[in-house]
Amino acid sequence: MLDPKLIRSELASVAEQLKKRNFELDVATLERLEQERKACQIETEQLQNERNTRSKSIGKAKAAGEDIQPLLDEVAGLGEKLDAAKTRLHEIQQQIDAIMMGIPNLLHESVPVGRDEDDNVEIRRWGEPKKFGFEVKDHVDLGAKNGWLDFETASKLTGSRYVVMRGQMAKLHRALIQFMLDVHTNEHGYTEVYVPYIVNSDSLRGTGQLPKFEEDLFCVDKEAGHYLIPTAEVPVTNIARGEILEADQVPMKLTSHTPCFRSEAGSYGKDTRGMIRQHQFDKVEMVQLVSADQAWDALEELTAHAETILQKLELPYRTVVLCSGDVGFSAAKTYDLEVWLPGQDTYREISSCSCFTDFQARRMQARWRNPETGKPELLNTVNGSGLAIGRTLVAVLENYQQEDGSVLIPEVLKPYMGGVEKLV
RNA sequence: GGAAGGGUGGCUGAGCGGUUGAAAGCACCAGUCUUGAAAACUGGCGUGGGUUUACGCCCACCGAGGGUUCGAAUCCCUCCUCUUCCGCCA
Repeated sequence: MLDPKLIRSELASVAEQLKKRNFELDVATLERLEQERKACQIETEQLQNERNTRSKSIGKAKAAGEDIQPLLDEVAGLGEKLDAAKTRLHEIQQQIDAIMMGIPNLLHESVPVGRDEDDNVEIRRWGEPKKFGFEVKDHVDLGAKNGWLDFETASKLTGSRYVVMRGQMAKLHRALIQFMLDVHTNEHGYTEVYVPYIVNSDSLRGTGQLPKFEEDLFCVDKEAGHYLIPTAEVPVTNIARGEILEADQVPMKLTSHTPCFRSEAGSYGKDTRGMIRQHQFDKVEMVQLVSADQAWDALEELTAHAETILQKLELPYRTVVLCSGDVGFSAAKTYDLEVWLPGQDTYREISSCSCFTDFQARRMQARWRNPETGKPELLNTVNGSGLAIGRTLVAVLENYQQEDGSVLIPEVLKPYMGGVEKLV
């Protein structure tokens, strides 16, 4: 959520900035509602003040043993007026809130202006796509061997867009998770957390998935408002919801491995082959809760942490800054890391690192106490995948494939594979 | 799943339906004292919102949401949550 004060005082400028992300802010409606709100709120508070004052005097009179009936007669009708005003104020406020909750974050000035993903800008590239002296296979063909990746069985068990992994492939998948968590905790200063995979709607509102993007989620209990997490970002970031962190806890750097569940509504026909787009996938996530002046450095740092994983795995990738039309709802700036997939002869997203400024924190009321002022201030939130496990597995298979269909194990993963050097 | 008891400011912890945003203690900040520190003493010290150039004034908040009342932290209802005991169980 944006700062309501900013919306009031800089409405035109905010609307102008939002145009960059193809978002039309209904300025006229907001202005009208804001005017009504102001008038109504003043009226309501005046009535409340009157009621409080009179009630107090009734209390005094009663304590003094006076007859309070005349005073009671005076307040007759006040309650009704107050109730009416309150109801109206509440309605107006709800309309404003509904609009406010649907407004995306403001973009950082460095975000390039563009329409869609085609206008994203590559800012750096690491590693050289390997030249294979044979016809490369994609991960689906490679995974067919030994039932390593079994999509047919998964669709029997559940449906499309799920996978069963077997034997060394399942182990490699687990090795990637262990490896990434170890790097982030041992070398990057993150604290590992284990979190629930089901969250309530308050948490989803906090990070911005609700109310706008409910169709992307799996709901497990409509009545309780419980959903499967689409990313660890939701439970991990919401750890700070409603909290005031002490200065020595900031920045708070957390990492977590979780499965992620996405309904992928509206992506029919997209990436239907293989593991690129699944309803369930695993991810190691990094989250940083920082002060406002640390936010942009934190985004660079966290992005570098994700890149480190790719470098250690020796997977070629490029870093892309998303253009204004492609940045997600809650983010102010996003870097995507795209890994080279020989099977597709292209770079594919494997990590997304974003700075949300105070957008999520305001929704969550996640704050820290600034010792300089002694006052609570909104945190800034930064997060990114470090990395998506399924896609990393795909990248390892395709990049490390041999002509005979076997797959070499990247050097850094060997300790996690119990001495196995090659999947055969 | 059954039974009982709790949820109050950064923490601990009082609170009869009425001048209680809320005692007290701790912590914290400032000052006095001291060579310095500690102790002691004095004062300050919640959050959100509205309004104002500003000083300030006003409103809301005692787990959440309803209700009763002129007036609710205090009474009633629903829900959430925590603790303890019993049962069941990976």
